[in-house]
Amino acid sequence: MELTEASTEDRILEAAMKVFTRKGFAAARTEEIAKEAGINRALLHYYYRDKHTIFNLIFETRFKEFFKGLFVIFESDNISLFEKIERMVNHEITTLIKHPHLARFVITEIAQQPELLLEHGAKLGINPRLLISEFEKQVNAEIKLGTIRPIQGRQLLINIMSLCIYPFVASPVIQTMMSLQEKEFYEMTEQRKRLVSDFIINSIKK
Amino acid sequence: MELTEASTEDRILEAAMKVFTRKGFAAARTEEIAKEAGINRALLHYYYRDKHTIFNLIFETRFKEFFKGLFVIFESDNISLFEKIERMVNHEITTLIKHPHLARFVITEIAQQPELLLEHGAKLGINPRLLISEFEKQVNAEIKLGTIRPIQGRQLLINIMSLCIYPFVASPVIQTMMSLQEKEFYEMTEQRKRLVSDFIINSIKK
DNA sequence: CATTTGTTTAACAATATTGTTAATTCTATA
DNA sequence: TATAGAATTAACAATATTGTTAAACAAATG
Repeated sequence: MELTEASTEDRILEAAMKVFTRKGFAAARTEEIAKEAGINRALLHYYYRDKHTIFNLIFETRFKEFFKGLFVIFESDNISLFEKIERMVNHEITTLIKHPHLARFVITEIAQQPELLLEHGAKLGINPRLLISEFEKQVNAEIKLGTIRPIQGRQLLINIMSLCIYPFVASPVIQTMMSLQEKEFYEMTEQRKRLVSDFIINSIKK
Repeated sequence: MELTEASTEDRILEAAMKVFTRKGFAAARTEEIAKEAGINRALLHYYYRDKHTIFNLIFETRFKEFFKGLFVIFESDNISLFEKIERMVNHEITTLIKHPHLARFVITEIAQQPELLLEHGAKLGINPRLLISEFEKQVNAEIKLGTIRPIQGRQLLINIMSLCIYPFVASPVIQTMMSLQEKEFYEMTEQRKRLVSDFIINSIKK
């Protein structure tokens, strides 16, 4: 039984995904995308108007992957703070293991074209501020109960994200400095699913 | 008493510092650097051979700033682990408040040209692996003494770096999502000098 | 003040990158 | 199998970006 090979149109998208994600918009060359897809550069303009058109498709996909990861957790209501943190961490690290360049790509592109965040953010159908303030309420409630040490919700949130995301953003630096092969780096991040949860909970639990 | 205005040569470097740091090599335009320096683009080639020449000067400076921050702490021997962590965190966040784009610039450029890390790393005169293994020894000693919970030194190190560096790398995302003005973001990071130290130490202390 | 030296620019040249067109090949199907 | 339509390419055109040159200008120096 044969695998139906991907259409040219899709192969271009896949290739663009790879090249844009590892190089960013400015450094990506349409020539490289074409080569990666095994086609002529002209064909790329045949299916998609221009570089920007493809980039927007790619960015939209990546953008959703990245932020869905952040938000999917908040949706689940009636869950204890600790449980929520564990799920968040697990979900986030799992996503980033699958797409190791995702975070760096999204962040650096937004840094260069901040309007991307507002444009694509609107389509997301989610209000970050609302979610954040919900989270803050839950944190404050736990503090009042005396189950956790005092901390601002937003700072806790930043800590969680930092611990999950940074290792992937800085992976080229970390891998070199710690002499980690691809596989060792993977194992190290795999470990972090538990380690980071524990680290955070140990820190805030009274 | 007048301020001696900077020489053209220096103005070009300053301008290049700004433009390269916020855009990265690929997206930076020599035209923009020239404009920022208030000169003609040709003059930029008069003082510096080409775009790469200037970039290398800038990158070297930024690279040192970034890694010096990481290493300066390790040098201080005979200091308790907790003390060391506090100094590391304080030094790192202080540096990044001064140069908010530093980390993102260095990391993304290394991600695109990994050879930069080895080239410039050699000039640094420091052996990261040695420093890291020293740190691991100290962590293991504390674990054996029972003063801290068990954790791999390298994972602890990654946690420390993550908590310090990530907020700056992701600042455009964080600022927008949390609706923070420049000043509020600054205050938030300023708070983190203490908050992060405490967060880490609370987490590992038995 | 004539001359030399270094600074600056405008105009040009070269290269790199993107985008378009017209001709060719392939595929389905009448 | 002739043909319409889509897929593909080579060649070309346009644009963007970088790099060079020769000439103008300014400052120092004899």
